[in-house]
Amino acid sequence: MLHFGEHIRQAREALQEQDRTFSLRQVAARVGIEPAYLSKIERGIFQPPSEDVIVKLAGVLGEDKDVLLALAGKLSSDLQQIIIQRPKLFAELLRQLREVPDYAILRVVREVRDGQW
Amino acid sequence: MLHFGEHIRQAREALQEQDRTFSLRQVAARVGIEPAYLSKIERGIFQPPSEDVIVKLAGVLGEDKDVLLALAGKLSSDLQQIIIQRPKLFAELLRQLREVPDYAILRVVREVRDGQW
DNA sequence: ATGAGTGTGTAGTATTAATTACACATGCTA
DNA sequence: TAGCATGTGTAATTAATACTACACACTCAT
Repeated sequence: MLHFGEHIRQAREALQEQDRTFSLRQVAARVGIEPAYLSKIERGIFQPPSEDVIVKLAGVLGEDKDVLLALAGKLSSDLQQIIIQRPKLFAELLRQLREVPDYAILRVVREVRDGQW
Repeated sequence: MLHFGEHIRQAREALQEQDRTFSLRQVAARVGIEPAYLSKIERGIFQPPSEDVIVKLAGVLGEDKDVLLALAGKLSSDLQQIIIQRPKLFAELLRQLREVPDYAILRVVREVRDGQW
């Protein structure tokens, strides 16, 4: 798997091919960081940035923020809060789901969404 | 709800009544921190300590580490890793479970544990 | 009444995370 | 060919986080 910076660079360059405003400098400006900083992030010279910056990047690049945060080794603080509200419950659930295959978890997601409770 | 420090103090003092070795100083020694530091944590003068220290405290005091971390506003990094492995899947699941009552989540826990998959 | 153990005040430090500022060389484009 | 935009190198700074060190006053058992 690509590391965070490589992923950002690929996403940005893909967009840049269609729309010149996705230059490193302009994206950095929209996100509110220095171009030199983004440059080093994309090349993996610097650590991935803060959650806040990652979320803005996701917005600008049209990427999924949870996936981007995960590539950075981070977990969005709103998800953290959900667990922290009921730590015992969610800790047990998550440790249990650790080895459960995707399709089985998706089934739970659907059941909950369709409100069979 | 009590804040982190108050909770620690209550737990420690309860143990101290039965066993004098649960003095602030001795607990601090077992955990590997300075007594003055623990003192300030218990009184809420300092922020809750690092995850590492909280986990050791939980061990020494016989408390649930996830609950203690939650009181500190933190989420254990092993739980974070579980989510980060499959961010889209777990992000959706958690946001969906946000408003689901405890008993319904417990049902899922049991179903998974009993292996009806 | 002294020595060991108790909790706490003041002050300062170490480490890491997260970034900025500025200058430079290259390339497009009007 | 002048000007503007591009990406990048070097160096430094800011801002939290997570503590330590040491001294002091009090209590309690011997």
